[in-house]
Amino acid sequence: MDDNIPDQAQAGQMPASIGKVTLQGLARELGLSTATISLALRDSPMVAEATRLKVQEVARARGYVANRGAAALRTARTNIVALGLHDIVNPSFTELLAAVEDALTAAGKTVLLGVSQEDVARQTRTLGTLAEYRPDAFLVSPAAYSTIADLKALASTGIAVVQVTREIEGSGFDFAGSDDVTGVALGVAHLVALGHTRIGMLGGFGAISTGRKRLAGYKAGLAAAGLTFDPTLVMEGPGLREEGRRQLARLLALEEPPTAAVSFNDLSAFGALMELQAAGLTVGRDFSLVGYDDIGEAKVWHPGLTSVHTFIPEYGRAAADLALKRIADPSRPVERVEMPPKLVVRATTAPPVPVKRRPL
Amino acid sequence: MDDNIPDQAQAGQMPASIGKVTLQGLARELGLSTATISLALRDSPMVAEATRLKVQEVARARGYVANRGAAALRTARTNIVALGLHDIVNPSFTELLAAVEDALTAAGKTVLLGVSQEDVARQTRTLGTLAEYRPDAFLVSPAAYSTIADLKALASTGIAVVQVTREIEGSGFDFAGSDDVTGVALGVAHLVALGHTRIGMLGGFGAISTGRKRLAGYKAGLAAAGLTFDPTLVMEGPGLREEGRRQLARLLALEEPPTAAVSFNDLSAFGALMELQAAGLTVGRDFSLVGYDDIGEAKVWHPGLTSVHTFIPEYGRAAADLALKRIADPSRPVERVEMPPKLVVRATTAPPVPVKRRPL
DNA sequence: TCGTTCATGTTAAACGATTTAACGGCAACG
DNA sequence: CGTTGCCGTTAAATCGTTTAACATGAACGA
Repeated sequence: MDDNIPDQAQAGQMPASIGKVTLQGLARELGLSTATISLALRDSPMVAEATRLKVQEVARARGYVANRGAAALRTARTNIVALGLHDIVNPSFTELLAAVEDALTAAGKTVLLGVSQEDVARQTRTLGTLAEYRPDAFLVSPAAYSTIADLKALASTGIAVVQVTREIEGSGFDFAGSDDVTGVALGVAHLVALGHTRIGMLGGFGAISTGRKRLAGYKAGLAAAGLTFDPTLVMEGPGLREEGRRQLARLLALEEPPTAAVSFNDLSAFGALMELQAAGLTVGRDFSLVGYDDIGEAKVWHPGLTSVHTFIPEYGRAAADLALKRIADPSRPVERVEMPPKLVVRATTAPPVPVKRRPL
Repeated sequence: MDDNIPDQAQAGQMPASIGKVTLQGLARELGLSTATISLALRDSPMVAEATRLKVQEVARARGYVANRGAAALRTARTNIVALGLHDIVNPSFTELLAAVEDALTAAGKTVLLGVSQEDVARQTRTLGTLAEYRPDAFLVSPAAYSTIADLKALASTGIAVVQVTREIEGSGFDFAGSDDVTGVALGVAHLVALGHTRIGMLGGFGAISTGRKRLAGYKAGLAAAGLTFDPTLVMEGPGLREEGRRQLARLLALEEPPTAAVSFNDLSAFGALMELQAAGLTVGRDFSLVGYDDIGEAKVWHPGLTSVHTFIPEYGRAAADLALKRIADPSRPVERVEMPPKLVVRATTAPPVPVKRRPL
């Protein structure tokens, strides 16, 4: 075997032609046309077995690396999927990103990443730049306050658009996410079944679809149990640890604090757990808490967090599938995938303590 | 203003030419050559002010979106930076990814993402695919067991290669990360100063550079304090919450358990905190624990985790810078950026309890 | 023997941008 | 009035690949 892995130092002194192996180069060397080389490398039946093997062997030996940009120019297919996420540090989105990346690469697509950081202006810039690479599809979790027009602007270039996790209602694009209304209602029902009647919510934002749906789920859960909705028990803010901690502190400071709470996501719940501990309360006894999403971290906690499992990797894969299907057939009917969530009971929920916790 | 945001339903019935605005189209419409359009759009001084404005206006009106693939073919510069990470769910890598993405997009680059999932074979496939898009640079955190040859294979195509967080010693590529030997030693020194003499390590793996360096830092810290190294106090495994929890359980089960421990990363430490709590021990009193990296989550914990801050976003930006600099000048001398870490003392460390915790 | 078919290859034209030498027009200059 | 110089613009080549249309023989059936 010859050593075709040049050292960086060596590379500096080498003659000239490194990394410049093209179809034309191979064609010249083999005395064939570029067409034949191209077909041979892609295992076309139009080229004879012997030639194909020869071509592939020489290509490997010369270290040929196809130039997909050039190919894309000709075929109008890049095999790139642009991922526009509003955030990637939040673990639920990290899990989503991982699942989507996995599903897409398995299907031969490559991921071009853009992060909006929950800022519509930045999102516009970022998605615009991504569009210049002509991805076959956009997979988007829109930033808060995004409008239908923001997504339409993408689609106007003829690129497939799929929404994941979050959606812009009425935008008419494919969507994959969890059925949040049902999901949060599930958490409320669990608390109600344990005997809680005063249940708070560590909430998200009304500016994003998940915030609205999860709040709706909270209300639906209360209504189903015949409990009245008390707006003072609902906190609003970003679904972060710090915020969850603050929100729980505020709930506890109420004149008539709740005995339990559901939350917008697990991160809020983790923060709340910290606050409970800091306040000297024991979760699963003095206070009950239900998380949302059931990310990997939830079951590692002590005590284990009762949470609503939303199958993030599953709907991430579903979103990838939707994108692939729309690339294959741009005129297919719009499809929505809403995964039904499942309550996972662990140790942060228990019947309310009847007496002492009530100031009044 | 005219409404150039076509509805998806509308798009179906529209004549024909949507999203197909090219330089040539604009040229025809304006009665100019493509050369002029190209120059005008890039604000070249060679084109008259009036023409430039006219061109830019029409381009905007027609919704022109440049095709970077085509441009790249001509200029041999894609403005893509390929990011090859071994993992993206671990929050420390998430923080890194976020910082790198931010720095690169600020510099006009776009991120093409590949994840190896700590699997060399998958890494080879993934990086190979990324290479087909001809990124201007590769930013890589190599999977465990990667060899120099794995990176050299990339560089042989003439693409800049920069290592981040992890490195392959002797590979001769740029690197940005933290000075882990100093870092962990800092943690050990802190515990020693508090009076601990029996200090364990919740460890990583020897198959990755950070695992080796952090272990070396542990040993260096002990040596500096005149303490002897006891291999039974060192645990090995992936730096995950579950694993940290298991490792701490094993440490506690020793005949002569340590009174404190440093860890490979914060995740291990968080897991260990869970285990301590589950074991009925109070961290910061019965046991002292020092994390590593000081990710955002560390300060939200209750009690706050004492940890060694490694400036992940900073060295992420440094890595991005190294890539940009090497793109600009491929023959510049190899550069290594090793950020000095800083100990952040919070509430998980305290002097050892002198008596009862010793079985013997 | 003479079309036909078949198996393999080749030619040449895209794809959409960038780049550079050359060009036409015009004002100024001698 | 011819020449020079400048300015704005253009023609044409180029990047690396794919693909429709065409060429070349050999084999085959009649």
